Amino acid sequence: MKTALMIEFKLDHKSGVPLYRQIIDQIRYGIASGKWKAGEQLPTVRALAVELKVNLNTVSKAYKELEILKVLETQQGTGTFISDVAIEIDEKERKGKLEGICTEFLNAANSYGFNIGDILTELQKRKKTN
Amino acid sequence: MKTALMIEFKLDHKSGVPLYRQIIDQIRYGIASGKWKAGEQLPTVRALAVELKVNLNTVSKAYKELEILKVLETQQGTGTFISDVAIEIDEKERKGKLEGICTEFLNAANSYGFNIGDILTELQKRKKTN
DNA sequence: AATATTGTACTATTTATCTAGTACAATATT
DNA sequence: AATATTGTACTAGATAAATAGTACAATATT
Repeated sequence: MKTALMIEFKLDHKSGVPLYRQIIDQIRYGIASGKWKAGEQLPTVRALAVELKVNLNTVSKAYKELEILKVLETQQGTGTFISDVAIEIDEKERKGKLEGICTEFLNAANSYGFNIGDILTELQKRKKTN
Repeated sequence: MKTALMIEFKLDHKSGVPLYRQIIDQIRYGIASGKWKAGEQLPTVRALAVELKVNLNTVSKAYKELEILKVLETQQGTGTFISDVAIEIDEKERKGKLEGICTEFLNAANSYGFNIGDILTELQKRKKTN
């Protein structure tokens, strides 16, 4: 059995962002940034729950949502692992997700009176400064 | 007294999006699209509540949030009106809002493993097809 | 001044969300 | 086979959000 990854993030109980969502986002970011590799085992729900001082179901909820997203794979009695397809997500699904969040974003921006030109200008500014 | 605007939208009770927020978004969109002009009066909270079959406080809540955003102006006993500054929002505030929603969006996209280049590619595709 | 019309305030109820507690089921280890 | 370890299921409690009910206050109209 491979050793579980060390979790390096912390939870902000005052942010208003649900704890399980903070866990999800930070795992996703860890994968996206290349810090975590396919096949590596995550801490058990109990271990991470203790480390983060939350209920094991809170961790379990995060893991389950990530499993639905094909980011993690779980096996009862064995553990939870970074999915093989987590890094190179199926291109269709990835494209669909990108389209989805863009649509949602554009609708929100539209309700504030911003059009796609405004958005592009702002984002291109950021690309330069990154 | 000017006649109140006719409200042409409908609410979706099944969408999960709060009713007061649907009202807010559709008013914003009506202004952004130029359909509604500065100084025009909106329906009274009671009239719109009846039309949309919701409580008057639900409409009031939407109007109040839009007043905080300087989109609407209300006067007790008189009515609620499209603000003079609703159309040409103060450029600083507009810029700040744009930056804010872009930041929020990029953070969310980042947690899904998308970088700013992915986003720009997708959005530029949309600009062409619009 | 009286009345009607407008938005406001306060409370209550319903609904959804989030987290936790506890018992269970599946797999691995001994 | 027995035990430990892992994830799961179900329930409960607490909190927040959303909507509604009702009474009030300010302005306009007559």
